Amino acid sequence: MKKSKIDREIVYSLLRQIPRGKVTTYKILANHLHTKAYRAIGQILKKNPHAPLVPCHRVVKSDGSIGGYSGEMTGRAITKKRYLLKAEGIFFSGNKVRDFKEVLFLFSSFLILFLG
DNA sequence: GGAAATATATGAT
DNA sequence: ATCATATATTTCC
Repeated sequence: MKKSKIDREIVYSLLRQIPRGKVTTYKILANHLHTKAYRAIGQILKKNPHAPLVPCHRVVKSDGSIGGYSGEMTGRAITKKRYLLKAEGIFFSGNKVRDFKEVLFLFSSFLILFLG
């Protein structure tokens, strides 16, 4: 196995900080990791070593559309993702999050320094 | 170690 | 809004 270039721990740590009812995006995560590997974030989540400790369902695309879940871009997994978010008070109008910017969680600089 | 695959982003049309 | 291209990283073999 080749060496990991992204600090997965940080990804998971960041995700754990997201409170209920908030979401983040692959882009934001990648940015905080100082990388442009947006897609890689998804693959890391797909693997999801730390199971439900990390709320992977709170990660959506940068344009507010839902993205994927459990290795699927469409299908029952996505339905479940929408359901989970709905349970947290995040609703979807069409394929995009309603009030996207409002429910977007901003990571604090302190947190970033602490993790980095 | 190399090739294929990807839960994306961005720019052009 | 839609299509094509770019890019970095992961995972599988």
